[in-house]
Amino acid sequence: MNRIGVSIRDVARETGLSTATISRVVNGGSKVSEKTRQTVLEACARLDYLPNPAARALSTRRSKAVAAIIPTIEHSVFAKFIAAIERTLGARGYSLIMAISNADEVEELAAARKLLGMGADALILSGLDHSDLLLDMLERRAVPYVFTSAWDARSARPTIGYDNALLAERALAHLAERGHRRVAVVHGPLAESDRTRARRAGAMSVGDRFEHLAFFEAPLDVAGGKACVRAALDDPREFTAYLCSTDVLALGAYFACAQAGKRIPLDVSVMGFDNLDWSRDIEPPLTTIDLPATGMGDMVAERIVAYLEDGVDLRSEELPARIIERASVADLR
Amino acid sequence: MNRIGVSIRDVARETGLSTATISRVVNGGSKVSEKTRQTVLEACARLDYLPNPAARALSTRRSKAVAAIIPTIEHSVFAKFIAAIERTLGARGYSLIMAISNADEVEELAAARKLLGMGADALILSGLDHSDLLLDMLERRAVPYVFTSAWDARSARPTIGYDNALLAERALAHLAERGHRRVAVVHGPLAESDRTRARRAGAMSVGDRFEHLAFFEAPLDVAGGKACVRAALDDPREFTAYLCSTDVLALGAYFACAQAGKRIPLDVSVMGFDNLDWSRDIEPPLTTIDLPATGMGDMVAERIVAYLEDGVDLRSEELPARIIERASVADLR
DNA sequence: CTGAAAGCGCTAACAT
DNA sequence: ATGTTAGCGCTTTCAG
Repeated sequence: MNRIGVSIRDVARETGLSTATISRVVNGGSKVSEKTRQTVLEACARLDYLPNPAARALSTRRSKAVAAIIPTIEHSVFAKFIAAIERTLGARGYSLIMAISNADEVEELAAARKLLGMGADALILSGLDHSDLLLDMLERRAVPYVFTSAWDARSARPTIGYDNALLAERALAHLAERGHRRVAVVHGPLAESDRTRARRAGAMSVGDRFEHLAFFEAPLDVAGGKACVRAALDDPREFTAYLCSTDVLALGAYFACAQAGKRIPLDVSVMGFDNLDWSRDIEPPLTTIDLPATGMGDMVAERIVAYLEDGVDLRSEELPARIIERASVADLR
Repeated sequence: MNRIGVSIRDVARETGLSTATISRVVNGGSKVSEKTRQTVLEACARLDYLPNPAARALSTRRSKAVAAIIPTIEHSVFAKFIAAIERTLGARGYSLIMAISNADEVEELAAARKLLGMGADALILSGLDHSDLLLDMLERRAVPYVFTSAWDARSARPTIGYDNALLAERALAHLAERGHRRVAVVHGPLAESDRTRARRAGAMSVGDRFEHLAFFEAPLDVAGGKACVRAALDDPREFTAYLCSTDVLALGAYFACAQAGKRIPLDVSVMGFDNLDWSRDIEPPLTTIDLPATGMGDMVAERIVAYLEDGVDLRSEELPARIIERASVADLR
């Protein structure tokens, strides 16, 4: 019974029909005369009947819930991603069960266990690197899943996202083309994110285009970026540009510059990654890379539902991300 | 059956015990000899048995999932709130099902329907104002629920949060005490949030302490705050302080001032609401009101679980919120 | 301490 | 087009 105690049987009794017929109409059923359909719908409304999801799930082996595990929700990009997933899933009649892993493989595994234990029909994971136990579990239980926020053509697993290494490479190229020869890359904790590692690796691969290409690891927040850049501002290598692997870090860079009396982009250039809402509104507007957080969420949700409903194979997909040129990078040529 | 097809019956067969006994040990059961308990646990591990949540829910009428509907996840305060709920719920063996209402009563109602239709055991709502249909539904279905982000001693319903009106009043008092006589209150869309309305009402109630107390409504983002304050900067009333109902708006105010060449706090003072992470790191550090987003999430989750597990009545609770004095407000005395 | 058995509410063959 | 019926996997009396 549902909370107010009305079950499909009550509706059947009320209408003088069988439970099977009720079930048919409630499920957008086929093969029901328009007349009975109306009768049933009316009775459902009158009795305020709500199908019991557990019973339905038990019978169909489908919960219509998909689970997502993200490293954090307190970062705009993930918040947008999750919001998009929720919205698209909802439009398809699915719900989202969410868990936060704090970028920790062990927590991620525990979360996956819990979510699957809640009956999730599929799993959305962030990034490419996951504990073997998790991967084993997914295989053994044959759970549909997709990796996100990254794209790897060579992966045998479905990855929907962008090529972090390539993007970092492009960002650096953007700087190089504008005459920057000494640049500092400021990024978050490498241990916590394969996407950060990929960006760093991508940046490193084009190191030969620069006189100096330095890497700094900072806590992934405004304070982290600020402290890191403030220190780097005194570096004898005299960087002309700071590539921040996240807009939040870039905001920290802005405040570090303000404090040190350095003008952007006159004295130093700053470039971000994410294209957060405010990046266009700060002074000067930030040149950054637009990551398709919302589009990615929509696509992931769509693909998972397509798989669940129609068996459409889950496969990798690269999403477009492009540089948004604004005023924070000087042209030194 | 769960995904890999092992059910409680398989474990029973494997151990030569009955399903009842398996159920007992799996559920931290009582009345099982230590020996059988071990046998069972072993068999469970060996077979990789995971209880089917739907079957369990059908039998117990409990899903161990609680639902939360928030207006947006793309605002730090809500992100923190949700993160805390998820964490605390998880620690108690519960899961979070989330939906986003976009601050729309109709969407909220639809979301509630969906989440309850997914079998949520309880509902967490944001704010005090909700559609009558929603309220009716909660009553009729006897769904446990709590309103959050606000606290209202007079409400008959459980509200866990803070007194938004009082907080705005205090913020204004803070400004008044420092000699500000002409202040502008910049807030988000009134139509979307009863908390915004409460803050405005609270501010209005102490209008007589000021020579000018003006109210401006802006879109709730950096761009909104920036545009609004930029215009207000030219107001003939020459406000000496801007009280922003959100730190995000305050950040916009900072950029508006930067653009207009106004120095904070020398030329104008700015005060926020939220105490977001970066408010301490911006230049100058922002005076704001610390809202207990995380503590609120923890408490809400705890209380709901306490109700679900032990029947502890849900009741209202006021959480402490205090002014964080930093450098963005000048003392004019 | 353990087992048998009756559901929980719904869906999906299979009949009619 | 509609009805009958057998489960789905688990919990929970009630016996023993």
